[in-house]
Amino acid sequence: MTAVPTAPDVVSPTPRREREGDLRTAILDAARQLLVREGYRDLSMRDVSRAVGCSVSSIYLYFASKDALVHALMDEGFARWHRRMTELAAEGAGAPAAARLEAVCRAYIAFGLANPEFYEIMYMFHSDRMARYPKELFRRARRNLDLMGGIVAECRATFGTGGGAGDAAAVATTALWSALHGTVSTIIADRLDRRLDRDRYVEGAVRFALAGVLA
Amino acid sequence: MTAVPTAPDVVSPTPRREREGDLRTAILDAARQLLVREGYRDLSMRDVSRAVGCSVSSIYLYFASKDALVHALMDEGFARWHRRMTELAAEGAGAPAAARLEAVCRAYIAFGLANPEFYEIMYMFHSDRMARYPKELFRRARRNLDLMGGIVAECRATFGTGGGAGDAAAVATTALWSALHGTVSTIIADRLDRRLDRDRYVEGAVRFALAGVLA
Amino acid sequence: MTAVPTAPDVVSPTPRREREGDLRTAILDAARQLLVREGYRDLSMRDVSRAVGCSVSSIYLYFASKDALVHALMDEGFARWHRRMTELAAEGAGAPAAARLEAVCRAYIAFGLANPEFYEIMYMFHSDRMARYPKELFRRARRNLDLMGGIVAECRATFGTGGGAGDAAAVATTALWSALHGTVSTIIADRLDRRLDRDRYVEGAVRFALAGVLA
Amino acid sequence: MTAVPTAPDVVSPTPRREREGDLRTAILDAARQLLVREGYRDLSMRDVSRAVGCSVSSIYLYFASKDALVHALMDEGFARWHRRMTELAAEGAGAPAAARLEAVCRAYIAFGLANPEFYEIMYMFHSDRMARYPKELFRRARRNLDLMGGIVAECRATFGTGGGAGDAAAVATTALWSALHGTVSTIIADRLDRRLDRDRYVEGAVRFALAGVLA
DNA sequence: GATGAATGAGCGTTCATTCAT
DNA sequence: AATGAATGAACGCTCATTCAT
Repeated sequence: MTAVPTAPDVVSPTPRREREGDLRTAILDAARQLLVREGYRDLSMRDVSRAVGCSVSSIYLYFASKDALVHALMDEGFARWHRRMTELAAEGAGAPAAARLEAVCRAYIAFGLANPEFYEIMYMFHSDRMARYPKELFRRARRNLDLMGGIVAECRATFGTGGGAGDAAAVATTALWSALHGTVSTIIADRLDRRLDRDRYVEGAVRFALAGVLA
Repeated sequence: MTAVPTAPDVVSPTPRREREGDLRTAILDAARQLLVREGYRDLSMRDVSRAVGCSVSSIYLYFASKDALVHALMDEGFARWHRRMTELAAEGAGAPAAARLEAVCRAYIAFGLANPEFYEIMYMFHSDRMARYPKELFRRARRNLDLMGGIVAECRATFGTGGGAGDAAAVATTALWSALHGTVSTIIADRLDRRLDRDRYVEGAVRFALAGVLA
Repeated sequence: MTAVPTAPDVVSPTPRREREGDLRTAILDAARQLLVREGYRDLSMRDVSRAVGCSVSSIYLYFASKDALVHALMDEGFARWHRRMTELAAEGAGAPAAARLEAVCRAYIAFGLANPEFYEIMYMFHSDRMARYPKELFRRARRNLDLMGGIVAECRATFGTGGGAGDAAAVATTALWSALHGTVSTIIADRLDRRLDRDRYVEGAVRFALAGVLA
Repeated sequence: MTAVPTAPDVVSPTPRREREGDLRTAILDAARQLLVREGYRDLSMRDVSRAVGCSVSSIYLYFASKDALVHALMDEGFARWHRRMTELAAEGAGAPAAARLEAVCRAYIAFGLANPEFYEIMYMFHSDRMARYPKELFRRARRNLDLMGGIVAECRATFGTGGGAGDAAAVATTALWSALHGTVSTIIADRLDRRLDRDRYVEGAVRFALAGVLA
């Protein structure tokens, strides 16, 4: 024991804070914020309920399990990124492929950095460490990648790099995504050399990626 | 996410007395395998002891804490990669910078794929989810990156891309590393599209990376 | 010192469902008995849960920590003694100071012997072996002592022993309390010479104490 | 984990500090100091061995168990106090009984305050909380009390208080000892009101005790 | 729709003790 | 005489989950 800043002696009931909107949404919001702060394992249902101001068991009214809650969060993340890509496509309609590709690259990194909580659960979890991730969600993730693949293919067609084996475009797309992912995850995981300016680094990474695709 | 029921006994409990070699090594081996399968938070000292076939408290004979055990693992990983880079430097002495760069890129990916346990420990952990990683280890990690940076600088000098701001070379190096890291982590995290051939993808990623540096 | 094999099941596990009344009270009851039998350090939450017939985690539903549980016990003890003193004051209203002092002395010893569990918790713990005892409780303990001090002062005034330094009354009160405490703790700790009759000893101690105050 | 001041990563062998004299004594010395700092339960063989600079198992060469070690400490304590009383008897030879009684009272309190570690293990342990305390030791403790009893009897004879039942002297002696014990243990357990001066309190307690005996 | 009470399994860690050398 | 390696049991505490109301 030995003189420790004592915690409150009594286990007092959490003062049910007033909550706006429906509970399901409030839970998702709280969980999202906590998830990035704590990581999957350190996120506890207790924490979520405390943040929301409801009982722990109420969470189970909306989500069958902690895993299900996290899956819902991933789902939301993929949907958001999909929405962003759709916007992008609308904005860039008519522009040259290379310009659209650059826009997508920038947007991808920006999305990741602006939503680290989503990014981490979308892309940085070990897939075999989660309970069977619903197929449907995987399909949604892949759909996003395919959108990017379309632009890459256009670029390659434009620049005459279209040759090579049948899956050359797919390989290029995945290589591009990997590079972007490497960039985002390096920053999010806080592994970027402190001596480097973040914006300059992002700029460099984008140019690096574009060069890779167009080579 | 709560140990999805995969093959449950890849690390089967060594039956107590049949353990060859010293316990410390056995612990490190078991911990390394478990760490990558379970992640930091899900790795438990009990799991390790079970896998090794010793008591929990025996682990504390060799490692002061769970953190210390993981740090030892990271340490070993960085040392291995450093050794590999040193070999590479010896082999490539006299060769043109571009060739040496390509060799390093291939070696990096190969190392990651051959030692996924180490790789994940070294590069895929959230640094802030772990106790302060000892400075000395950070230095060792940076030293490895700097070796890569030297070659990048040579390449840029050779190809006349040496201009730009003072940290242009550092940015390029980090961008390169991020791309390689993205490639390795995509495969390790099992997020590579199954329709893609892994070797072709790696080949593409290497070319992609080189193009980025030399552009 | 490692649970010397006495009768092992004085606190026999209440068979789960037969527990009468609320769990919080049951926990306090069990803890009180165990605490005096085992001492603070040897009291374990597991022991308590076993004695109560509930799970360990259930205890944490009512008490935030082991310290909190012990504090609640102390609190209860001081409150009980305070109640007793208040009764005493009511009963003795109008009686001469010396008579009231004697009554308090007898009551103190009687309280200690009748509630050894409480007594030990209240007065025989090493305060620095416990987490900071909440100030409020300390105040309550002091308040009890001050009640005794009031009567001592009256006695001294009556008998003309009121001289001496400003804190003479406080010193006398504490000396009195120490003597009473020594008496109670000697018996409770089972250190009273077996050849002595307990009641005669208590009688002697009371006269001893009164003589000390009135001298 | 979350950013904690990391303990050393490696379990380094304790640098076997040079030790003077024989190991048994060194162990006793270390244990005595630690015992009062930590209390019985928090005293660990590991701690002792570390303080002494020997291996844990070496302690078992000299003491069969942790209990045996503590018993040896108690033994030493009673012997010391016995020695002190013998000295006192020699010094006071020929002096009046009351003077010798006062000297013993003062010496008792002084001994307790000067050797809190001994005092606590001698008198403040719960006897049923220790493994069977060797009878021989109990006899030694009683012998000390009897020495005090002799002086009390002389006093009572001198002052004509010798009447009463056959065990009146024994009762008086125990009451006296209880009062002294109450005084010492109050101070040692750090329960003395901070507003009181310690020396004045001790003085008051001594006078209180003498008055009790002589009444 | 929402809750409070309850639980079993598990966590990282410490400890007294044993035993072969 | 002394040690290092090893262990089983225990500790305080947290967690996801269930269920009666």
